[in-house]
Amino acid sequence: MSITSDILRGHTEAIILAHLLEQDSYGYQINKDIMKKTENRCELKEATLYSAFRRLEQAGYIRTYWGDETVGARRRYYSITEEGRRAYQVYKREWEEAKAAIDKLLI
Amino acid sequence: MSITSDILRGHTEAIILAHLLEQDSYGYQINKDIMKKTENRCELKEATLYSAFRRLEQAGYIRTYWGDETVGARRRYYSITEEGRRAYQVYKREWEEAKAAIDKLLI
DNA sequence: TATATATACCTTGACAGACGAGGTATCGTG
DNA sequence: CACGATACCTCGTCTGTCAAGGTATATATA
Repeated sequence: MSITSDILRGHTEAIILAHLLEQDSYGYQINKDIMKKTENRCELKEATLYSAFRRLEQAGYIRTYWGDETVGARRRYYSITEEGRRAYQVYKREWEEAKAAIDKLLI
Repeated sequence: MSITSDILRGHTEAIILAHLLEQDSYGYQINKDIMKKTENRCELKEATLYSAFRRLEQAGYIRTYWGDETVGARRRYYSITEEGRRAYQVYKREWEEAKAAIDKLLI
């Protein structure tokens, strides 16, 4: 069973930031990683991913640069900023709170 | 800190059904209960609540009837159906899976 | 050589759920 | 009689998701 987008909604940015905390990465790879980590239960669709990248960049939470691949398709890498790290901590705490609240409500 | 609507999004129906599992209730009361249970962290706005009621009723998960209050404002009560109980179990399992998945993704 | 698949990026427009802002009516209290 | 609490409701807007479409490169296969 896969997780519906409405449940995932609101967590995309946190999920992306979490990945970039570990290491710089690029869209296609991030997408793959998410599916792998969750055994194909979560899939952020490409369009969703890219619109999240735009928001994160506009907010100053990530920076981007082009990879220097000499072969294969070019890659646009993303790296998390200091502001992004702080934002992640907020996202993370929000998630913990939401989790506790929903757990209380769903008996 | 209150929980953003995007995080709650997708759980409204499950939260309502969970309440109706305990006992029949009406909009205003359900709203109050949710805030109380979560120490004012979650608040489903009225418009949100009522649109969720419509969806749940259309899906056959709840039934409604008017209370027989002789004093005070009339109340529209909601009760969960058998189908609603089954749907709740699905929502609940989805939540458990989503929780596990997001916990894996947010380090 | 042609074609398919995987990698890698991107945009547009539509959809659906949340909610702000507005409305109605009843009752108790100062 | 004004006001706050209780109780219901609708309309229109906003925002994140995603289906559907596009581009280009490299490799394997027929």
